Amino acid sequence: MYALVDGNNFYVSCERIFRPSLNACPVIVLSNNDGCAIARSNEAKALGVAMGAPWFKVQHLQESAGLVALSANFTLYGDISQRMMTIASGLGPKQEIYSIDESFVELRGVRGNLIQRAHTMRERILQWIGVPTCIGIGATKTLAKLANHIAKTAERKPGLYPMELAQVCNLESLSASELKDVFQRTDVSEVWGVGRRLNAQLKASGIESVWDLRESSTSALRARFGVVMERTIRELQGHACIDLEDVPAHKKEIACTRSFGQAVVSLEPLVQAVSEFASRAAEKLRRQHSQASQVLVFIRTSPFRSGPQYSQSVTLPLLRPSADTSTLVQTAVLGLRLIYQGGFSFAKAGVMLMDLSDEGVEQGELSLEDERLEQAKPAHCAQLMQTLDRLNQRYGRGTLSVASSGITTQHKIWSMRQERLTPRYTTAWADMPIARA
DNA sequence: TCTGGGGTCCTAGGACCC
DNA sequence: TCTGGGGTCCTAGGACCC
Repeated sequence: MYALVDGNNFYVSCERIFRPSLNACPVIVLSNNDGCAIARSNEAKALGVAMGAPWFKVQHLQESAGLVALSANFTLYGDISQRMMTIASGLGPKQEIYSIDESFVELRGVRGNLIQRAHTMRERILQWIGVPTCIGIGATKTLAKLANHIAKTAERKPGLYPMELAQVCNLESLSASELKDVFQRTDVSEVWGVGRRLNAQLKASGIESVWDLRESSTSALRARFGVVMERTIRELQGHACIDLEDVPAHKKEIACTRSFGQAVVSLEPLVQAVSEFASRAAEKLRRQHSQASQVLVFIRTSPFRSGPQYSQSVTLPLLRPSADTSTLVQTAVLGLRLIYQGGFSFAKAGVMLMDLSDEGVEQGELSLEDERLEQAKPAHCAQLMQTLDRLNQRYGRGTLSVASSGITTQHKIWSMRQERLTPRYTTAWADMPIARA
């Protein structure tokens, strides 16, 4: 048995803690550069503001409907999330923090009335933190997610589900006929793992509701859609196939990417941006005590704008795994120089660290020549990085950074090895649509 | 004028090997 | 002219999540 505890309209709820006057207003929180809506209050949803809606398309609702738009404050949301998660963990023996606003809690061995306990937990989070939540309970994680959706929707759209399922919904407490009724009223697209594409294909095969999917032939759907779909159906039937991950796994890749507030038309600001991205990614890398073996850098124009399009990336292998900011920044900037072409208006860039391994794990032998170059590197690099992280943590991001243009030992290594720095692979595409929920 | 920023997993197909 | 079969590894691309 699992519970899913989920903050309602999380970013909006966080903002409302400090601005209670926003409580009955339609409110949205906007992404970086105030680009698009990434959280919506129920009132904003009722106005028809879609998830990911570009601000300039819904801006008119400011005047006509009193829509309030706020710039995101991710540091604040992260802090509130931590407090919420700590309280939610009291619901059962194990917790998996699934996203900034959701956690699964295993309920094995929990005695008493689960619905009552869940209601108590909701009230506690509301009182202590100020964030409204909904809790779904089911035999599997997929069912707990679904129960959570029902708990939210019963509250937001009265009449669709029995009112007693609002805020807390335990599917295990329903009779077979009640369960069938609830599943028949729920669109198949609400199932965890059914996205836009699968939804369309399922609908085309006559599978409309959660009930339809649950009653489908597992083998036939596996043959057509693969093993992920099979797991989803089994989970809907109450057979747990997806375990709780209470120990967060190390990231397998670490990225830092941004859209620019204004189009960038020259190399220099891109160098600045890419240096910053690589440096932030390096901090994340060290936080999980990993090293990267490859650095990917990409730049692209905006697919939403007319005019010449350009999108290019390059992946550069490192001499050996590294978590050193100067190494990573210089490699990223080198990659940028390899793929940069003038004459375009760039809208976005990013750096990804890939092929990660645990800190301190040596991989393979270096050639004599490489060994000689490696020895030129100062031994205090790791210490330097620790100090860098501590200072930035204490005095704020960007207090201290590594200049990408400085001539350092590592830079000399790259220069000497330039002829061996051919990009291993590059990808290019044109007019790729932005994936959106 | 203005359209987010992260991640994961699975599969197909090519390269290569014996 | 005839040209196997099976295994592994790697990568790109598609689909999903919040």
